[in-house]
Amino acid sequence: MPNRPARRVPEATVARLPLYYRALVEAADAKVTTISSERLAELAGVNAAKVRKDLSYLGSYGIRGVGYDVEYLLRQISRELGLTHDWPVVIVGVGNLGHALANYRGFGERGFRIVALVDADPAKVGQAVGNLCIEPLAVLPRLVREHGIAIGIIATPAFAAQEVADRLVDAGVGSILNFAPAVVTVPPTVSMRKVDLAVELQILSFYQIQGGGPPGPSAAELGAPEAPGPT
Amino acid sequence: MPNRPARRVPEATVARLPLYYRALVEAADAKVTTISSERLAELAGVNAAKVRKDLSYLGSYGIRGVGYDVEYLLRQISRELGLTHDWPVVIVGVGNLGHALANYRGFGERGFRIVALVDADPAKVGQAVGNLCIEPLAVLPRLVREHGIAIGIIATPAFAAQEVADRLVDAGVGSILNFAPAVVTVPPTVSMRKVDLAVELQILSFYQIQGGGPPGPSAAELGAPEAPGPT
DNA sequence: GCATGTGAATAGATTCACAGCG
DNA sequence: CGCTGTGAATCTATTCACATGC
Repeated sequence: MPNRPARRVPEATVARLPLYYRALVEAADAKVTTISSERLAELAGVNAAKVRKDLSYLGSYGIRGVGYDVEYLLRQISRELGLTHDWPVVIVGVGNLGHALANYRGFGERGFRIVALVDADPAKVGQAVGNLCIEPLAVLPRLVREHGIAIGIIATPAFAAQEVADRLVDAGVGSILNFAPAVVTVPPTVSMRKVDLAVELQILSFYQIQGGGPPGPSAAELGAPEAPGPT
Repeated sequence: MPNRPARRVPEATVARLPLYYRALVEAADAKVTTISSERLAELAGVNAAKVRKDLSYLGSYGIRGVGYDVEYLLRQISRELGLTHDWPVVIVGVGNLGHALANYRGFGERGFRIVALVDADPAKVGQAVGNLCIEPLAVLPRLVREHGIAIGIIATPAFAAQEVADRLVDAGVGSILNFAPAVVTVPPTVSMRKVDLAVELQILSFYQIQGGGPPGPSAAELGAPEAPGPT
């Protein structure tokens, strides 16, 4: 244990750690053993100063005059992000989106495994999706307990989202990813992130009208060589 | 035309306009004619000071001592977000996710209409999804021209994302929503937003480990009565 | 009187630029 | 000598608090 993991990692930094993680996995796959903040920045699509600042919140994991050891840094970031754990996930709401999420490869790859599907619609309960069977909302507490589920995904229509969130929280889930286009509130002990597809399009629509894209060096500076080999 | 639309709307504000829009639609549906910044804040899941500051960037659309006229404010925000236009959208990559997005209601509701589906896989070309037929990548320029497409959605695997983005840009698309877990760069004239599902889960995983959620009044203050009527 | 609109204060994030060290 | 790590400077966003005007 070479270095204290620093006091508090800023939110913006946390949101970028997964990008560094992905970039480092690519680098490791390409047999790169050492990487500079500049190269890592290119691969992650940010700038080098940010990379160094961000990594400095985790500890002094680099070697001056050289760069970062890819494998070592990867381990540190994995640990920080909790990717050494396995994270069983439940999806609530198996409509279009829930269905796609259930089949989505790319979760499993990083330790997130969909272990249960839940839907309030009695007509859907019992149906199989992939190798899972849709369960009724009522058994949520048991599912959470038995599988040790800590993360729930809400993929219901908007009107059901708050109720589902409440049930997830009651069942003991500590993190929620909400795809429903609704304001959902949870106790401060629970973390929640929102993904709203219509909101994203509306933001694009705004900039489309205003001409040009959002402010800042949206590409230019980042416009460096893309990651090599197949991902 | 009562008021100059103010100089430059901050990025963070732009990202919240869709929330106000949604909240105002709900209020209008509930026959509310006038709304205070405080109530609007509740419905949108933010705080009142932010609402007032944000709206002030658009102009002085409120009435002191009273609040905002719901219909009027709704029109102003719609105009600002370009929701008075119709936005034809193309989805590139019709796998699990692309398929779900193609069928997703909730886009169409706000003027975003999927008018074309494109996939590089010859085996998929020709297949019908909903009332659309999957087209080959080669015809992208024609599709963009004929439908007046300004927004493209990338739902391909990571390795194809940059190439698809380049083709979208070449074809004349001005905005891109990228679901592929890859760094993609576009010219500064094009706006792009990313949605990465694995990244979201990794962020949640971080906070799950750290105990408690992210800093700030993640709920408490926002924990006000949820929107009433069915959404 | 009361809720907006906004300058001023604060907090947070990004960038700069260079000291420090391998 | 080169690249990290980091204080200081800058920029952006949020929050406060109150003058303003209906």
